[in-house]
Amino acid sequence: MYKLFFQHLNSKVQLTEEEEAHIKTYLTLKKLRKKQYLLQEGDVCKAIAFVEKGALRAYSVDENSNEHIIQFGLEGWTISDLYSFLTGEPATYNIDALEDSELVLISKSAHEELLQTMPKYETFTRLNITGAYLAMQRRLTSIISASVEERYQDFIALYPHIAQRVPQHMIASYMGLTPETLSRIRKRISSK
Amino acid sequence: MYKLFFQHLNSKVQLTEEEEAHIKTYLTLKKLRKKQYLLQEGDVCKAIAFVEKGALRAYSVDENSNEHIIQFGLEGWTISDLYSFLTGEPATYNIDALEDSELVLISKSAHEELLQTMPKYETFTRLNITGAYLAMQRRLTSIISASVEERYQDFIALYPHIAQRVPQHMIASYMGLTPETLSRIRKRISSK
DNA sequence: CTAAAGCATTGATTTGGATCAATGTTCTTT
DNA sequence: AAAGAACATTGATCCAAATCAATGCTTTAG
Repeated sequence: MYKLFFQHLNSKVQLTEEEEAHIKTYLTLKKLRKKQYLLQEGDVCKAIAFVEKGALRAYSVDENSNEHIIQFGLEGWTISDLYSFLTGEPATYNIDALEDSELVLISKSAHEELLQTMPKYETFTRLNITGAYLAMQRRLTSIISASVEERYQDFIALYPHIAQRVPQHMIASYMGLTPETLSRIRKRISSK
Repeated sequence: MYKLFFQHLNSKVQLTEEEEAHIKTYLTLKKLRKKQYLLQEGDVCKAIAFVEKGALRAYSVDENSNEHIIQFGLEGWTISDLYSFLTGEPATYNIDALEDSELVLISKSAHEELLQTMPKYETFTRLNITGAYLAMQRRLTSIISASVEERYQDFIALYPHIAQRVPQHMIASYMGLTPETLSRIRKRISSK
């Protein structure tokens, strides 16, 4: 339990045993069965979730009730509706489990207290959000400037483990495409 | 000079006079004439730029030499190729001035030293990148799920000052559209 | 073990935005 | 103030992806 979480933490800021133990008192565990929600649109996002095991997705639903996947969260990733978490506004995203999953939750108050009292936690948070920012910028750049075919190839190259575990129509959704289009893209690629 | 920069800094983390003075020793000023480059693709991004005055853009150029605007930077915003800045890899973006501009530059070594020695600077950095992350997530969500028409209306509502100062074809580029398409969208909207 | 649900593929058609091209308009620069 | 450059608009055509629809395949639940 918490193993992966602390592995990550330690890879960014070296912690003593005591520090680990101290942080641990702020964390809670949560198991989620496949298809269960971690967060529903309209609710306030009460915690940031670190994925110890399993896979989740964050998605929004538009007026035609099409789902649009904003983010996947596999082992080692963090998932939340950060805007809702930070502001207390109702969430605009849904988050649910694509597989049975185990999460490490950090509540708002835990997060704030750790930020205030543990410089290393703040550093960890800063590095985390920086990584997330860079990943999203890469995604945005490729949406704006690359062809759909390239984008799919890049996705596969960058996240092969996601492509293996997640149904294809969700990858289509993540890319902003219909499942039919992605199917045809794949065909086109494989016939080369 | 540095006025807006410290205003921003102070709005996020309250600084003493001494702290301000200390930080000031790490900063440099730079003026840029319209059309001048702050950064060219291939060079390493040596500094983060805070815009005191003026307007800049970061953009990438694809294989067909189409420009794609990644980000605008107006007064109070920070602009850089963050990936290049942090890793030392060659930049993939170009940054140039849309108007005569005044920048506050923070070099890599200054940034690192301030992070190490001034907790408040780290907090400022964390809050900044968090804000940038949230802004980009909003943009990405709207690209994936909204119609082009909505996206334009949202852009105008969110960044009216940009729309006023920047040529329309650059807004088209920022939205991933051709100038012709944006022109027609505007026509459609105004005829309602 | 079987029915049903979920998923991927393929085809036909439609559509929104790109591209190509021309014209008018508004800034810049001298 | 004039000339040129940069920019915006409009029209015609083309194309990539969406939509609508049907079929087979695979996973899941009872």
